[in-house]
Amino acid sequence: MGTGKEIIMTELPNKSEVLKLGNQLCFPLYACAKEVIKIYRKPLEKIGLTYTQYIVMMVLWKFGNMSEKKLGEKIYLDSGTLTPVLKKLEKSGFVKRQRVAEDERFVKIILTDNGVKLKQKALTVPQALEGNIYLSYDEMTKLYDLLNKALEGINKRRKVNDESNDN
Amino acid sequence: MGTGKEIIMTELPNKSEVLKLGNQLCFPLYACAKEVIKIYRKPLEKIGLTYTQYIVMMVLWKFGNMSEKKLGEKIYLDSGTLTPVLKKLEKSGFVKRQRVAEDERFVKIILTDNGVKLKQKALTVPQALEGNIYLSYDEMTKLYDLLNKALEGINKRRKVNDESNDN
DNA sequence: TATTATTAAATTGTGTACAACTTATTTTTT
DNA sequence: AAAAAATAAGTTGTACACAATTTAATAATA
Repeated sequence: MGTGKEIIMTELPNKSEVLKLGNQLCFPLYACAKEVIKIYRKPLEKIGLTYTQYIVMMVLWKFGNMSEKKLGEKIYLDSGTLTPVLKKLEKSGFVKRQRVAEDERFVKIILTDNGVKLKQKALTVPQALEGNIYLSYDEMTKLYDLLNKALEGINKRRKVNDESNDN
Repeated sequence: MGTGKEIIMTELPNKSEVLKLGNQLCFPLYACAKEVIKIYRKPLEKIGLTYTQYIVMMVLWKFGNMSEKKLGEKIYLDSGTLTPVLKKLEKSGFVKRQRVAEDERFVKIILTDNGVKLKQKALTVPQALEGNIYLSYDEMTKLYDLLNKALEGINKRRKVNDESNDN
């Protein structure tokens, strides 16, 4: 919590130690995520996006149009959060929301021309990180891998058929 | 986003590469923090806390009573978020909020007897992580260190006189 | 085929999270 | 000491985040 950064182990950790460390991990994870989002806020505001909207747009730019359901699986958000976010993106003119004819339960999220164009403008957003990241490239890579491994673990039971069936 | 986990570098990364990786880092950080908080939700509910309230209580248990200001610095929250959280903790009977006589601007947050007792009950909370963490102890340590280093970097300009002057 | 179960979105209610602003109190300047 | 600046909480408004429920459509089954 805040300080007490050094952890030194000379013996094999038992289950209790592991859980304790896991618990200690929660705070910097929570705080770090929050602070990074804060860094992004201003540059994103300039191009008319919130952080969550930015995440949505990044997925659409990378993987193309998809259903709200699929989108939610990719970014770990349920319809309770996603529906209002998508409605705002629609109001901003970056996406269209369209019921799927073959199965009216699904809503397909479609990038508009403006939504596609926004990708270029968004290229400048990561510059906000400059002067705020004090990790080396190797450290960033390591952090990236560890976070993804942790995420994978959390989703062991959550079957996300990742690339397949593009609803 | 979601996949594309492998990053392989054979040459020295330029600034653009670093920013790009930094940007890629944002999503797993955001998603991982969210998922971990989700894991904690149920066990915390049993002892009558939300995640943010748990963070507050952990700081108070570890460092003792302190002003709202000090608390906010430690957990990266401003009064806009913290004041309502603390009012709820007060209503739940875990803390008292008391103006400081010497400087009426400050509010001191004080653990009640029930607030102190809650620490014992909270010991079972980390067990929620069992079966959800798929990182080795070494990996967790590494992740912990990297997150704290990143946090330190973000706060280079944010002077938190961490342990000192206990307001 | 009629009934039941499942599913994707949408809705509702609670709880953060934060920028911008207000209020009350203390410090600093003049 | 009076005026101005600074500071800690509190307030307001917007935007998630999520559990629980509802609605509408499709699939499964008796």
